[in-house]
Amino acid sequence: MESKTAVAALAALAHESRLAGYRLLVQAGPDGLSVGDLQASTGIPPATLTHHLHALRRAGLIADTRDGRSIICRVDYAQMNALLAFLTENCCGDASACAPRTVCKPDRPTRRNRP
Amino acid sequence: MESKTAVAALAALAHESRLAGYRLLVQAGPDGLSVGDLQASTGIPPATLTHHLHALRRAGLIADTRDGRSIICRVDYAQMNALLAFLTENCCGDASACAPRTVCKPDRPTRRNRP
DNA sequence: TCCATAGTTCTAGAATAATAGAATAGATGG
DNA sequence: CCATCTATTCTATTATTCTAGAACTATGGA
Repeated sequence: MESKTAVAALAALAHESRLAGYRLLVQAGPDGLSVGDLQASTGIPPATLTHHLHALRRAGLIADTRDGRSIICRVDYAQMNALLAFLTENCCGDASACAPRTVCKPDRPTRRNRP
Repeated sequence: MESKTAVAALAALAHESRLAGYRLLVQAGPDGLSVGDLQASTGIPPATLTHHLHALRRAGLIADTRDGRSIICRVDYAQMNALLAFLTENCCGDASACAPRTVCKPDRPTRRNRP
């Protein structure tokens, strides 16, 4: 991962609302959540939520697909792992002693929720 | 870890200069680096570097101790691990399947560099 | 076609963060 | 105790991000 990508990802996460939304998506797993679900969970006004989701998208942390009237957001787990790996890269001068390479390898989305 | 602590830590890392400095410290391990070392590596003017280091300190990501005229900065590995754990907490709805609890357990600082 | 639902874009004022020069403080050696 | 080295604080300017109302677009059902 490039430094600029990591900065963008960290900046995207460095906000109470966005971090909360991202964590909900991480916990939701590969099926993701709709924008409406996120709005219901967080109580953020639609325009503000869109603004925040856009920041997460630009950073490559989440991706979304339309499902009828809803838009389903999902975490990009590869990007999540890459970010964690970047932070801990060569930790203590010896990569093998510290951080693992992969944190999460989620299953495919269920058929119901696949794009 | 509390959400506000995580946001503060992420915000502190969400900057090219600070991220670079933090990663240098992560790789330096428990012995840390002096402010002067960091300045030499990054080329950032002193006042600006202090400003950035202060952000990392406030966020609890690094701590420092004076050693003669120098100030030695070290990563707080517990905080680093807590942040990574917070991001991946209950990942995919099942903590045990995904993220590990601890990433790095560094040795104590060498005697030479201990406070 | 008409309506309700789900999200986005536009906009602009308010708040926060970044940058770095100059002055300052703290430690050590001569 | 003075010069020097190391780093911080003060300050002001510039730049970026946040917030959310209002208007708009897209989808699907009646």
